[in-house]
Amino acid sequence: MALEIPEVVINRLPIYARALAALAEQGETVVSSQALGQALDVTPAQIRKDLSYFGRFGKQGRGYNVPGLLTRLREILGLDRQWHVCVVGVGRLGQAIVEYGGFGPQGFQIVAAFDADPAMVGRRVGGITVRAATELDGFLHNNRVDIGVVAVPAAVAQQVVDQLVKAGIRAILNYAPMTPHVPRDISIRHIDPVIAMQSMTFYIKLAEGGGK
Amino acid sequence: MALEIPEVVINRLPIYARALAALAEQGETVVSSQALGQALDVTPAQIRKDLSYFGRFGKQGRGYNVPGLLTRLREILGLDRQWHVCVVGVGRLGQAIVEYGGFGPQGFQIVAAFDADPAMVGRRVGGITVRAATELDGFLHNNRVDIGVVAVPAAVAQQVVDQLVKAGIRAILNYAPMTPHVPRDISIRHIDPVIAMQSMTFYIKLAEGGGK
DNA sequence: GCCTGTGAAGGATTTCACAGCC
DNA sequence: GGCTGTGAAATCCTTCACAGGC
Repeated sequence: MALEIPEVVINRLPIYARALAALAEQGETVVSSQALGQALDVTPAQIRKDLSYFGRFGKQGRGYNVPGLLTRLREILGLDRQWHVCVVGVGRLGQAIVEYGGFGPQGFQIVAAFDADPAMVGRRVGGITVRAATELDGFLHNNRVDIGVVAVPAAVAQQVVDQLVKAGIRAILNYAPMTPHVPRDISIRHIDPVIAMQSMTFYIKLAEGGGK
Repeated sequence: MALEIPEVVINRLPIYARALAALAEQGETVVSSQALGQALDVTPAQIRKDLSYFGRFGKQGRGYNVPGLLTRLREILGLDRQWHVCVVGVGRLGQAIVEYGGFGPQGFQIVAAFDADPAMVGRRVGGITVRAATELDGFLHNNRVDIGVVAVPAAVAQQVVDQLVKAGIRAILNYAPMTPHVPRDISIRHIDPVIAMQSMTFYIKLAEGGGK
């Protein structure tokens, strides 16, 4: 039943949840699909349709109860629990990820970090001790880890992904500049600022006058 | 004419270009839509259709010339030139961005960085000197800057975006955890690992057995 | 009067399937 | 035989528009 919800819809829910959290912080108790849509540059109909996949959360004539809808969205997305994350690759990028303070408050706890470089192993980064890449399999089998963050060079990203998948990880956040293969039942998202910029340049060019 | 090309298509071109660059590096001179699709988990038909918006680059019976198609894609996307980027916000995240070595080799040159914190101003980060946020307008008017990278707290991201847009920036890479408003003729892409994780948790939950 | 929830319509994107060429 | 380029079909997603409830 929940299986036929379009992935685009799921991808928008965290955005809605974030906006609702901001409204809740400002003390707003009620919001219409119109108002929420205005804040997010999304049509009100889209918000209503998206939410309708999960139930009837609004009140005609009034709109949605802000804390109520926020709670429901967090339940739907599973944001009401703690998730265990491991980071593979503790180079410059991996270090920045481990030290970034934005995951913990959102329920994503970094429980381990791995690196193949012996010089990194044993160092403490952002409060955790870097483990050897060889310990990855063992760790994953002995500890619950929900999401693997891949921050290794492109050349070894596929083998790291394979290792994570084989160990039973169901979700991967990929920072490596390549597109790894994953089985269809594994979620993967890509964080790639260069790729993002490379599509914007097309439009800058276009605006500059189509040609050169 | 180029105006009706779907944005989804444009967003895929950098992925194709990256895969072609990898093939070229391995010395491959020819690739079929089938082989490229296999490497990228994309259907061959989609690749052919996407490319057909821009011309006829392949040869029946053989496929596409790897360096030739790569060159054409780079031209189409504007990756054959240098782009000037400025970074606003040089906190932890902004520093990591400025120090990240992955932009330069792809033609994205970071030409300036700004921060509102007087303690940051004047420091050198990744080879450039941090400027005061108050200098942003002046700098943008006296120098060509193509892309603005926003790495400030959510609370001030909208005003930074407004400032960039008013100064004539046409493309924004947003790292702030909120959705800023931009006029329709401005490109914006969001880099948000938390949001990415928050949609994957839905599917992890689902796989664990729907309920919980 | 205002706003939700939702079938139905419309639009966009993907996939099919095949003619044409190497 | 293999593969592209592409209309047509199929699918997916968004928007419309309105009945129904507050």
